[in-house]
Amino acid sequence: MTELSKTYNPRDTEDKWYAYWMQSGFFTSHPNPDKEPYTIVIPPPNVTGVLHMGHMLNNTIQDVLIRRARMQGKEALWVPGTDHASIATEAKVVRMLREQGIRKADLSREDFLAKAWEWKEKYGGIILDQLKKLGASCDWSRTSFTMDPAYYEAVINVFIDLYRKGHIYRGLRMVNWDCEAQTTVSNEEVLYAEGGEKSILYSVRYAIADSDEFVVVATQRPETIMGDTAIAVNPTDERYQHLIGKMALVPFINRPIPIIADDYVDKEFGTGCLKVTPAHDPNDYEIGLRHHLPVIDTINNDGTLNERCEMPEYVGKDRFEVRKRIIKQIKEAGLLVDSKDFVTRIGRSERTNSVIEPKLSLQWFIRMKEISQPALQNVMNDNIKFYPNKFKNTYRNWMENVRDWCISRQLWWGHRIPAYYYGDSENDFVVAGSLAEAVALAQQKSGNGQLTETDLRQDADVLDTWASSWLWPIEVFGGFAPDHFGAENGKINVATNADLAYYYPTSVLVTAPEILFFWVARMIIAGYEYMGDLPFKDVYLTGIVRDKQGRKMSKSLGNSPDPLELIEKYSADGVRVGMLFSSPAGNDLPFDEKLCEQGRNFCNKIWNAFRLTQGWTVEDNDEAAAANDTAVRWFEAKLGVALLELEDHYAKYRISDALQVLYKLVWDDFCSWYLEMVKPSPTVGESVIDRATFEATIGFFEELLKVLHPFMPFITEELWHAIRPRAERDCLIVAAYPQEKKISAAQAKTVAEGEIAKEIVQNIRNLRSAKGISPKVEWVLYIHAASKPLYQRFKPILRKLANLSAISFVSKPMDKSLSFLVKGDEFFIPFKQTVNVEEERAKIQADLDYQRGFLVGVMKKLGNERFMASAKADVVANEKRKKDDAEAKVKALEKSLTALK
RNA sequence: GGAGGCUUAGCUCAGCUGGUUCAGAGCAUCUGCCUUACAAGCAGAGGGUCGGGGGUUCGAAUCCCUCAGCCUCCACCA
Repeated sequence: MTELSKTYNPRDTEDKWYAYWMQSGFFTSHPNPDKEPYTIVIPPPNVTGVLHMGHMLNNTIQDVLIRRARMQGKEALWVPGTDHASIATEAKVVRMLREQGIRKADLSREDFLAKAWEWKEKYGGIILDQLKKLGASCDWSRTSFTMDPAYYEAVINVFIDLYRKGHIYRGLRMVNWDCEAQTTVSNEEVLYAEGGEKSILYSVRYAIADSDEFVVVATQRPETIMGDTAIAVNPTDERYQHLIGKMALVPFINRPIPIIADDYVDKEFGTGCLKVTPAHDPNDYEIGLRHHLPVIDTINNDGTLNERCEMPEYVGKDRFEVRKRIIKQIKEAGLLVDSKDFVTRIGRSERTNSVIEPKLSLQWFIRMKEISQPALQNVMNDNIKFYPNKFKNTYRNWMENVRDWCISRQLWWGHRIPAYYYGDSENDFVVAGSLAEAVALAQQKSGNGQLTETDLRQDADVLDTWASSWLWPIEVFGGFAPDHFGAENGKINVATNADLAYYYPTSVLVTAPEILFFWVARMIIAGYEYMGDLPFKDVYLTGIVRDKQGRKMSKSLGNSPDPLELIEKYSADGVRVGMLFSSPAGNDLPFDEKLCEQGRNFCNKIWNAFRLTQGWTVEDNDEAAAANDTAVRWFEAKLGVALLELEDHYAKYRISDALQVLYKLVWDDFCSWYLEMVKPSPTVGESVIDRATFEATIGFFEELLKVLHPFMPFITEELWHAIRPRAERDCLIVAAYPQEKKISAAQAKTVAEGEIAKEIVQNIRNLRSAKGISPKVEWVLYIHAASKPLYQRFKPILRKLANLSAISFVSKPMDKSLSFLVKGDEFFIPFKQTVNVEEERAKIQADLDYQRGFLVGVMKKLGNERFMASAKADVVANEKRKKDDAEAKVKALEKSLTALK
């Protein structure tokens, strides 16, 4: 063997093994009736996205789960892909075009889409290549995209199906309008500045018709005055009782509007009079519906005022421009009563940062109440489990108050709504899968047999991105292909799709809680609607990756490290381990590069343990084997215990805890204890180890590599091949995962004995440290114990680890020595240097005091009738054991104290 | 306004139905070590009245009430 570097070098290893795995087809999966499927569909990142820390965390967890399942002999499939992300992608393409001096408005829809596709082909999916660096073992041959032709068709077919079932309707709704992007944006895409934004609250006087009276209303948006169709007051407001039913006049245009009473009005706010502008405020719209008010829409899609404002000088002017001018005009007319600074929440578009206008428009909606029922029930009854469970409540709260889902977006990049208009009336449309079909339907609906293709206009809008990604767990398996999609009953014909029948429902979904509603809930809804079954059994919700100051990592803050640089610096395995060190499910992950450093150090630790074993010369030696036997059996038991803990953590998706178990098992139990127990003494010349111990050690190492592999795929695969010659396809990635076994009584005893041995060693090391004696100085240990076998068994280990030249038993306590107590047995080390008697006595006295106090507490409990009566038997038995232990210790300490006199 | 959650060592967090050394882990800190696998390391040590107060109980970090602080989601503030 050539000289091994002192540290693990990931550079060559990572690319080498990733390529080998790919080439060997270890990532690909096909339905296999002999194996249990284990399926994960990736939460598809935006096709334009680049890898950020959230992806790292998320995908590392998925890779851990999928690699473990694969090793457990399951048919493991991790389906990768990307989301077309209509808003984000369109915004990016628009910006790119603008940089080239091209305006979207100057392009036809077809030309724009051509550019968008071109861009997608060139830059899209970079993120998937980045995932490979992380080690993600996805079946890349199944990479899906939400706008693949078949997927596109699936989305359209589902729209048609839902429409025909009556779940989709077209309705007038107040939507968030982005005047700059000229699109509606969902509530989720509207951002509010922290602490609100500064604005001015104007108090404006409205005259009362046919009287000298007037009312004063408070408004932040005087530019909407011309759209007012009422003034509302609280019905219980005594100040305005006499005005209810009268007419007020809109300033300047003098349109009479009624003064109405509505509970919505807050008497305390402003003047208690609310101007009602149904076209430009959601609450006003609601009031308008209640009072049958007309709706006067005075603002164009681009944010300028239109002729309905009845003030020609403002037509075509931007709303903010108008605000300034009309306030001036109001002031000049003496109608301004007051204006004061006011902090309010102003919504801004996530994409363009322009102020969102509430706007009435005809949109497409999915009626949610009915189709979401199974999704609610099956989470509440735990058919689908959330990890952590606390999100169940949040989910219920949302689902019980679910609102209809506005699925139309005024964009081009996406799935175009398959509705065709043939007339000017609101109802002159049909929904169809093709233009030809639309013509036929339109002829039928209109009764006009002369209608042709050129008479039809397809809806210009596309669907909300989530209205495609909610089909992800079904459509990545081609679930909605026309021949599998039974339109009659709306359920998919599983029998004709082997993939779907085998892989669906998937095993677990790993995603961020932020999209619990947008995506997770809707996938569940679609799952029950189309498969009649849940899309996944478990939902693991990760935390949000934050920086050290607790801020969310974001591109705009620039506080997110570049994951690829981290990988470069700390290795993929190091970063994976670092990410998982501190990320319990559902808890935020306060990210610190130190964690990656720790991950890297862990790699080195493993690497060096390997180096140690490589330096050994193996020879047959029964005597040495016998001496090492205790150590081997101890670690074997320890490994068994750890495997049980590991499985328990996995079962509960406590991935961090699972990693912690392995970290400690490897670093402490294997390296610090086991290897130190068995490693040849540092004598001159070769390090010779007996064959039995060597084989056992390599065997342990292999077991450790297996359980570590899901977390650290690269270094473990490298060592798997370095530690023993392997056949061509004998790779760790497909090696059989260790099966956890029950711990036998003998093993439990061995572990307990090991703890005692460790305690003895630690006591001795502590004494050396306290006395300033080098570990190199050999000591002699005398043991005063009732039972000797344990110490006989551990003799070689104790000698080696505590550097003892001899161990003997004595029949009575020794004086003039250092002493300590473990489980009631006494240990003595003759110490030539003057022992500070006072110091020793004080130490023993302190220990004695503690033990006596402890004993008093235990006795109190045991003497308490009510405790004895109500406590469980094992608790009582335990207390008795504690009493015996403490009594023995007290006795021994008392003796030592006397001996010191 | 509605819902949910959190508060345990300097930091990040475990602590399952109240009762084994239950007051823990990792990191950080301190002390001593270039010991032949590893200084990206080894050995050892210190550190918390479990947010405050009250209650239930033989017994509370754990259950209940209350106060304070923090966080998330939903709705929404003319």
